[in-house]
Amino acid sequence: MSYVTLKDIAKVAKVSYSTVSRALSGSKEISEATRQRVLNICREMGYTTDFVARSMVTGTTNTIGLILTSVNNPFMSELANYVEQYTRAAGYNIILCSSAHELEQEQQVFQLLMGRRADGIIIVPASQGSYASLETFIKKVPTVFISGNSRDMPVSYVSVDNHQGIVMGMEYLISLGHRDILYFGRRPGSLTHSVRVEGYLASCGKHGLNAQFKDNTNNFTSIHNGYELAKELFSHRPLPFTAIFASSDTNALGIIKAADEDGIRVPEDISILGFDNISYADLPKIELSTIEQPKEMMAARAVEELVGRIRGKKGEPLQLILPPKLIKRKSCVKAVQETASLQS
Amino acid sequence: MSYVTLKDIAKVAKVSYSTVSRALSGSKEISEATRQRVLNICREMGYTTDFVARSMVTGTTNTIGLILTSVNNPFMSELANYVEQYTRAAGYNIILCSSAHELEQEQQVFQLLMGRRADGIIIVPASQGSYASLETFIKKVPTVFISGNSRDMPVSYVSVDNHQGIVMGMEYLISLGHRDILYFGRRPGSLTHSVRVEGYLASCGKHGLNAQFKDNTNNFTSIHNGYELAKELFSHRPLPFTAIFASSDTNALGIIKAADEDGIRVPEDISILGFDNISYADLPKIELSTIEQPKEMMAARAVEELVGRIRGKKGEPLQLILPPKLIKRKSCVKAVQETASLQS
DNA sequence: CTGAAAGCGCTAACAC
DNA sequence: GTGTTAGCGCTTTCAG
Repeated sequence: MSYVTLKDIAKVAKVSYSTVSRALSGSKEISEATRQRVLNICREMGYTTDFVARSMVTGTTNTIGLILTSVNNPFMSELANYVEQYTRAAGYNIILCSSAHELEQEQQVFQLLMGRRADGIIIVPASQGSYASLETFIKKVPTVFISGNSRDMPVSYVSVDNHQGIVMGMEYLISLGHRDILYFGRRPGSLTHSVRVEGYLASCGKHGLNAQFKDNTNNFTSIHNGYELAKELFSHRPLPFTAIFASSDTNALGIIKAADEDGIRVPEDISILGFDNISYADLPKIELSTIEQPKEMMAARAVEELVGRIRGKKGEPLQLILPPKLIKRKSCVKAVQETASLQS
Repeated sequence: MSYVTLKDIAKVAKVSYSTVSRALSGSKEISEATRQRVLNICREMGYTTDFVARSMVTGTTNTIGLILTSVNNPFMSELANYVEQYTRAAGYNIILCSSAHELEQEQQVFQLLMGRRADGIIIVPASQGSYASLETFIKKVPTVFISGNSRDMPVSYVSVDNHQGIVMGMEYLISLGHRDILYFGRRPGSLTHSVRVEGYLASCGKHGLNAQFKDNTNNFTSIHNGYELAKELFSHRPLPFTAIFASSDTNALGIIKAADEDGIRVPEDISILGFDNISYADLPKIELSTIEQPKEMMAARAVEELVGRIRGKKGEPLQLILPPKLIKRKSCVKAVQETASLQS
């Protein structure tokens, strides 16, 4: 049950254990003959390097902590998938943690990760307060934020241009003839979402549209809560809008489900535009039009920056805001005139 | 940048560092006064326990390795989510790895996890050969398999009754009047899948049905490969079946997409039954009928067994085969007589 | 090219 | 109650 150590094999090979260490590490200060002999014995005895012990002396663990607000959410798990890929390519393993959107748990897992001597941390912040709450820790270990929430903070982050994404979506909806567009899922406490709301308001202002909101009182987003919110929304007829801009694809999916149940046809009766472009959006019969967050690029750049910092890169933090992209599928169509006029 | 150690705070507190260790560990052999004093200093100086160092002496890491065949697959990520939840509840962190369905990579990550001194490993095997390939390692670290593939092997595993699941699905389809049922996605090399095929064949035999197959030549399953396979299948008309039993929900989703494109209506023209009950299956407009694998229960029992072994539990390995469940949604309906008779 | 020895930060057994 | 000390398995000088 217990592992074979350097000493064990040194004994068998009749060399000192520093020699064994050299054989293993590919050092040049050793003859090819002894190296082969030692390596063979290692194989025979089933030796595996004890990374815990190595970490003690090298002071590095080749481990990156990934803190998500939730693991059980398509956007997060897609992001996690990309982060895992890129970190692995760079020679790191991931320890996966969740903050459950709670500042306190976030702080706790951050400390845990520090205790485990993670070489660096990638974090999707739990809320607006995350930076302040973690500030002292962030100074001790390279950290990069994903997904905004860090305006004016001296940390590296990569996010998508949320303002621009919403404006893009609004322009599209407006070009389709919609003038009564409801913003679905406004969520106080999240910087990401306040930026999106700003974009919405700006578009409304520019085009002389009335702003309409359906607020999300939870501090997370899911199909289920989108569904429940939508049920409430649909209980008042006639509907005073021809299109819904959902603040996340999961919410959009919930809306579609509620609409199905309530006999509202998408897109014939109302158009729905999402945000995120999770893989669900591309499913047959769903075909959700949406604003894409470039998840792979976000993961790639975040990992690149983090690894750079770990390896000693100095200088200004990377503060990268990536452009979003409009993905046209089938959930948005030209506004139906009669519905629109219903409430004018 | 470097961390505060026990010694550092011992110096400040003017005590020996074993006293500090005692204060931290909640030992009783210390006066309340010094404990408080020490704890305060720890807080002020921002001390975090070095788990790497602790692991060196305790020989335990509170880490569990999770090896999946792929992270980018709904079934796997749902499973991962549950495993993460249950391990966290038991006080362990997860290191997430992928075998990419390759025996060689599987062996590699298994060894890596051993090197990191994971206290235990939960693995979804890459293929039939996994057990044999890992046998020597498995003796060194507590391991539990998820998702079959381990018949007659002296390892703990928890899986679903695949044979029973298929029989259940077939009975349902047959009760709906289908007699021409194609099994979609047969995949050689996977034990799970050969058990399912056995179930299919048994049902066909019992009811005097002709077996029809569409083989999956890849060693993985995805929406995309389901789609491509289905496109081939649909290129020969008329369709010699009224229902398709897909070996996975992802494949079923691909079939639906292809059907959509080719003007085949689901369920009016053909019924589709999936396997797994991934969360996608429950989406509005998709409403895929399927056989559920009890993922949460599988995760829970696997974690329970693993933690038991880690804590020294002896005795026979747990070999648990959970019952599947038929989930009726909207993708299967009564067979249309004319279509069925077309090829009789 | 190889061996001896120090020490990473901590826990735990042993003294006092 | 508190201090001293011996490792845990490894890497890395420093000698030879």
